[in-house]
Amino acid sequence: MAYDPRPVEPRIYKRWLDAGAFQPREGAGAEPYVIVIPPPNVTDILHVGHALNNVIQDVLIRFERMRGRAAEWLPGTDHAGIATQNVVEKRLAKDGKTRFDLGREQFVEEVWCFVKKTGNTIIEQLKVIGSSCDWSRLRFTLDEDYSRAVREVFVRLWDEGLIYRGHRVIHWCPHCLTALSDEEAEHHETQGNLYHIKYPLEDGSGFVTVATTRPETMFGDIGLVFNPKDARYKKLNGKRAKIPLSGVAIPIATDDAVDQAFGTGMLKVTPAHDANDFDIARRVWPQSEMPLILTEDGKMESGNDGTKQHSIIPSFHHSRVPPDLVGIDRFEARKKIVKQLEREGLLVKTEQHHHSVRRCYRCDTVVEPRLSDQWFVKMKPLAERVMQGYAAGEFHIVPERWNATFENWMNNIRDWNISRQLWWGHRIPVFTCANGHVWADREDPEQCPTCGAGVAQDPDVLDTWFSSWLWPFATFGWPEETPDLKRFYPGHTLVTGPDILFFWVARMLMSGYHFMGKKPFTTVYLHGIARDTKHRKMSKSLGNGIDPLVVVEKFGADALRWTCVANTALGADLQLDPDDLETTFAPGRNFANKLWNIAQFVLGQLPKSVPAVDAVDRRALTLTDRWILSRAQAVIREATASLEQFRLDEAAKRCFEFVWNELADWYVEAVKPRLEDPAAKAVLAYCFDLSLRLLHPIVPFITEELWQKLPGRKPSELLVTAEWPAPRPELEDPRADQEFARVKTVIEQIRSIRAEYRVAPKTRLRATIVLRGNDKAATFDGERDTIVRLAQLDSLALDGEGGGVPHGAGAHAIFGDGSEVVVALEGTIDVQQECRRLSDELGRLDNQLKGLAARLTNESFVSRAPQDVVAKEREKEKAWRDQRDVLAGKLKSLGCS
RNA sequence: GGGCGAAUAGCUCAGCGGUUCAGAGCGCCUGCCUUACACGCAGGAUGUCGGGGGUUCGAAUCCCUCUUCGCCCA
Repeated sequence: MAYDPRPVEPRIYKRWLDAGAFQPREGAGAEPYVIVIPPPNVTDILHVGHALNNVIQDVLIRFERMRGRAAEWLPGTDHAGIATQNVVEKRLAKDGKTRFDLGREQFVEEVWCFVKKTGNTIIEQLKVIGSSCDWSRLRFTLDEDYSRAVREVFVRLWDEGLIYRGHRVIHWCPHCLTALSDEEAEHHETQGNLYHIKYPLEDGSGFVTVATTRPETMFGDIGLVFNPKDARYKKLNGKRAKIPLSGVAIPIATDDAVDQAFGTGMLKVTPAHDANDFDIARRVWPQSEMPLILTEDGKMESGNDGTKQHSIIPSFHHSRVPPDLVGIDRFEARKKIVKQLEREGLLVKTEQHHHSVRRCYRCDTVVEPRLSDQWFVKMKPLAERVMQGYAAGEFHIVPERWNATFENWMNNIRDWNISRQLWWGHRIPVFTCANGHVWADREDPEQCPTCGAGVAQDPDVLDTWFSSWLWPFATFGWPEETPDLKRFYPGHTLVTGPDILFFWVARMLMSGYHFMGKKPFTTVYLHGIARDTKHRKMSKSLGNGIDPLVVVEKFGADALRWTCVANTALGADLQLDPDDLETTFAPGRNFANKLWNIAQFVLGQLPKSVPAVDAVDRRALTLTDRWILSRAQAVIREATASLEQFRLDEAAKRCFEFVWNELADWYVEAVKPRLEDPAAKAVLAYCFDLSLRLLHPIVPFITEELWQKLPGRKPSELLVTAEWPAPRPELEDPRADQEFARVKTVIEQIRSIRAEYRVAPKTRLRATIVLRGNDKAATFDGERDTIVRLAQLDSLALDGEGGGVPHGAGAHAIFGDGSEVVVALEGTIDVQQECRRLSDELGRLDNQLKGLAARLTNESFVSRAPQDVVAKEREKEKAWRDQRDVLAGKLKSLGCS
């Protein structure tokens, strides 16, 4: 019967919840270990990226919980201003309504309604994959307490002069109708066109050609500039040119920033729709107006100069956009304009041009640079404090290769546009009165504190990241000095993808240092990104995602977790095939099944009570027992070390190897005839218990299920809170490791010979071991039964027994230092084949010896390589030579030539 | 244009100065329903470790360079 995770997993999860196992241990002895979850959006549904992120966190938190720490994994969700508002607007659109039909108040109520109904979807899904979050401390960024923290932070920054009103070109999403920060406007490489356009000179003396990728912005041009060093245009300086199609005359001037090599070297300056041009305009024509020629939703129309947001009536004094283009979408307009230019003979040429276009990270719309007034945070002082802590090693990033990216961003920090022209979010607590007083307020004021006049609040809301950057302390009650805050700040490990290193991680560091005076966490663990077989990021829009819940249904949460952990080396991307779930997730399922079956066997053998392994008389232990106990110590050491270094894949693979290749393939097979031996039972129980403990963080469900069935379990005991195994140095046994390795080799060699000579599986053979080198008869004598059984022998003779080296036909295998196993194969053996086999082996040895000899006769190797390396090579040479001699003798005695 | 990273078995990836270290999983080949497991057992095959140059007694492993790909930032 194969293991079926479906009935097991929900039952086990409920048991953990009922036991309160995910809440941090109380008591003075328990040192806290804190992870705060990267809060998913309230609109999110679980995808593989979330699964990967949360499984890693869960492995770490379960590991530290078992190590006795007061493990606090704080969960929660993020209100996700743009995303959530978009979702609700889409729902309204189905009824043919817009948010403006409802009005702000009613719309926000509608969003709340939606969030209350569906906002915890992802939280419930996190439970399905086994996340052991402290659900009693679930937070939401729009919670009342949390909102107070956001407001407190805003007011403090305001008071410190770190928030200011900026009049500049920002990234504007014409679909979401809001400003975006630099980080939210993502670069996308695009194949576009570079249009070379003739601007007629006003004096009729000719034309000047300008190259642009965005011809539709030309109506917003306020001038043309060229580099003062550019001889080609010298005589044009001070002249005026006319904007094609509109005929508006604009000046020509020079500016150092112009790249002579780009396009024609003559640059059109559109200050309201290009950040670069804005800077040039301020230098060259500081008094000039900066006309906007696009509406907020990206249509051609002259508006104001950007100082007023959300203007209902454009207040611009004259229209720069020709009437036939007014109201047309910017990309349509581009096509139309190009056609018109062509018709008028003003289009010189169109070149293909590869460049980077910014798109909205929420809706993928091409972002429009747009002059407007927004609230900004001065980032430099915040970043500097972080970099002090960074230089002092107070926190670090793993893997280290992200350091350079992090440093680069922090050292070239740009101010943060925190206003969003949305309705869903934390309303900006800036107030103005009729007399022009402006202030930030912790409370909603009735009247102006300065003059008593009526007040109005800024209509905009804050960037969602302006609330999530407070996550490591606002979730614990800041600005109140709560017991939680004292206990759980600073936290320890922050686990997330590199895609939000700037959005979130860097800013949490800033807020942590600034408001708490301390780093928010010690380690930033940046894991990879889930990609498909074409290396594309998995996403809903590409339709290449894998639904983790489908995986759970088909393979089990443990299998999903196994794939997430075992397939992603530190910081490496996780590549999954959405078209072949079997290949992707079967290994985890198969491993769970293996565990299950080992348990069927082990549990079937063990009585109700099994002695502890340290209560067993050491003299009662066989070589195999001592070997597996020693291997067990190794796996404890290695798996623990790997987890401590965040090498989760190594830990997983090492445990896999122990369970499958050491415990199941060898120990369980070897111990079968000894199942009545109490020592064997003790060893078996110890090793299996230990395997379940070590694997629990990675595959928690099946390990808990099986652990419950182990003898001696009290009903209240849970693996989730059980102790992490500690190595027992007294069980380390290097000699047993070596000797059992010898026994294994004998068995493997005999099996190999059987396969080569196609001996039927049922046929039992006789074999003899001839001892040479360092091998001791006792090694094999003690495990004679094991060898006989696992190699399907009839009998095994040791050196000297039955008259020494056997005569007659047989197959031979020679070991490292010359010992030999001979398998009697009268009637089956083909001398020719045996000769071939042995001389192949001899050839291989000779080659290796040749290499060794070359090294050892190399004067510079002997003199310059470390002595122990040289000594080791010498020993090796001796052993191989012995082996070679035996082989050669064997070939001779067989009459091979 | 600047920075980072990746190129290793048919596929997905480990390994990142010492030679039984050329590995794992999947796939493939050959036997097996050996009373825990065919989601399994046993035995196999497979790679000039992207190209070129250099450092070193010794290089998948360090340095340079080229090619291809990916990401981040201008």
